[in-house]
Amino acid sequence: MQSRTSAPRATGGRPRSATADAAILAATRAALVELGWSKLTLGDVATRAGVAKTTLYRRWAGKNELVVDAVAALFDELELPDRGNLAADVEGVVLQFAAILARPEAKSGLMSVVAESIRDDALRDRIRSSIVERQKLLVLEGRARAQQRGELPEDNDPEAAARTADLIFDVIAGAVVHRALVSAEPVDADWTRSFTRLLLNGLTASATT
Amino acid sequence: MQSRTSAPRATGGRPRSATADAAILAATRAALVELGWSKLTLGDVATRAGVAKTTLYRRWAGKNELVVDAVAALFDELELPDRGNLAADVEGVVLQFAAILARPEAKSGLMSVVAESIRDDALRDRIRSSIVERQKLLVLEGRARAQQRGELPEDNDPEAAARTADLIFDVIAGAVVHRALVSAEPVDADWTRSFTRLLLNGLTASATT
DNA sequence: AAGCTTTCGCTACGAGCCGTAGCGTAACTG
DNA sequence: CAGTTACGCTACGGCTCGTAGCGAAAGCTT
Repeated sequence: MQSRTSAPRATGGRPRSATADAAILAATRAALVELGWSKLTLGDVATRAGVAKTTLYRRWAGKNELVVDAVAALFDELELPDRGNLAADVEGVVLQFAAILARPEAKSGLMSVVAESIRDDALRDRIRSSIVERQKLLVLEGRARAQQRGELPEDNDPEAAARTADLIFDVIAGAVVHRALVSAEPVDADWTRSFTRLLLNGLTASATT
Repeated sequence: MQSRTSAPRATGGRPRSATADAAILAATRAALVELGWSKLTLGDVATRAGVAKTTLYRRWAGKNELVVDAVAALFDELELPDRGNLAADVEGVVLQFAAILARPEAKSGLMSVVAESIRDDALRDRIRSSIVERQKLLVLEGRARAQQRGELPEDNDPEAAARTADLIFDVIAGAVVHRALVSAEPVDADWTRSFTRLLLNGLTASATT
C-alpha cells in the first residue's frame, strides 16, 4: 500500500517505525491545511511529527512523493453503494469525489502534485496508481451496474468500451474538480443533480430548469 | 490588459520600459518550459530577460503573479468562429482549449497557479479575470448562438440560465483539463468528437461506438 | 537649458530552506 | 552475543529569497 521509497529491506536490523510513518503523513496533512503547498517545508513536517528530518528523507525522496502519499490516504474511504439506478449511482460518485475535495488538505495538495507530475513521469505514475485509478474504479463499477440493469448498452468492442470509460471518467472527475477548485463553488446536492441530468440526458434534452 | 502590481504612476519621470515587460514575460514562459514551476526562480528569469532582479520585483509581487500574467497572454488568441451548428461550435471550443493546453508553458504554469490560488484569494481573482472569464465567454457565445438557431431553449429564468452556463463551463473546461493534464492523453479530433456527442446527447443516448 | 521625478542596473546582505554527512544510540534478528 | 538496520541529533555548503542602497539613465515640465 505505502508506495514509499523503494524498500531495500534486508533481513535483520531495527525495523522502521510504522508509528513514525503515520505521524509523518498526518503532520504533512496538517501542514498542508495550515501552510499550503508552497510554504510547506520538510523540516517543519519533521518537527510536527516529532521525528528527525533525516528520518523523513530516508523514506521519501522529496516533497512531491511525501504529499502524494499523504493525500492518497484520503482516497482510502472511496466506495460506491448501489443506489438502484444509474442516475443515483452517478450522484453517489460525484458526492464521493466532492466530499474528499472539500477537505482543505486535499485542495492544497492535490492540484500541486498534479502540477508537479507534468514534468515528472515517476510522480505521475505514483499519482495514477494511488489516486486516479481508485477513482476510475468507481466509474467502471457504476457503468457495469448500469449495463446489468439494462440502462446502458453492453460492450461489443472492448477497446471502444475502454475509450468510452476513459471519456466518462474525465468528464466526471474533471467537472467536479473544476467546479470545486477552479470555480471555487460548492459541489452540493443541487449542482450534483443538475450535472447528473446533463451527463445522462445531454445538453439538447435537458431544460434550463 | 496587464494586471501588474498596482500602478502608482505619478506624472513625470522615466516611464517603465514596455520592452522589459515583454522580455520578462517571454523569459518566464521559456523558463516554465525548461524548468517547470517548482524549479523556476525569479533570479533566473531576470537573467534570461536581460533585466536586473530588482526591476522584476518592482513590477510583480512574486512568482505567482508573474506566472499568471505570463500564462494569461496565451489566452489572448481565444476566439470562436461560427461553424453553423452547436456540435461544431462545441468542438471548436474544445479544440481551442486543447491547443493552448498542449503548449508546455501552459501545462507547467496553469495547474500550479491554480493550486496556489486555493490559499490566495487575490490570486484567484487575478486568474479569474485574466484567464477563466475569457474561456467562459466562448461558452456563453456558443450558447447564445445555439439559442438563436433554435438548437437550445431560450432562457426564461435568467438566474437558472446563469447556473446552467456555469455548469456547462465546468463540464467542458474540466473535462478538457482533466484529459490533457491528469490523464495526460491527447485532446485530438477523435476524443473531441466523442466528448461533444456525450455532452449533447447524454450518456444513455450515446452508443459506445 | 535646467531641474525634478521615476526607473534602471548593479552590488551586497541576512534570512530561510534544502539535502547530506557523520556520529553515537536504540531496536530487532539469528 | 554479534550483526544489521533505523533513529535522533548536529552541522554544513549551497541555493533562493526579498530588500536596501547607490549612481546613472530617461523622460516630463517650465
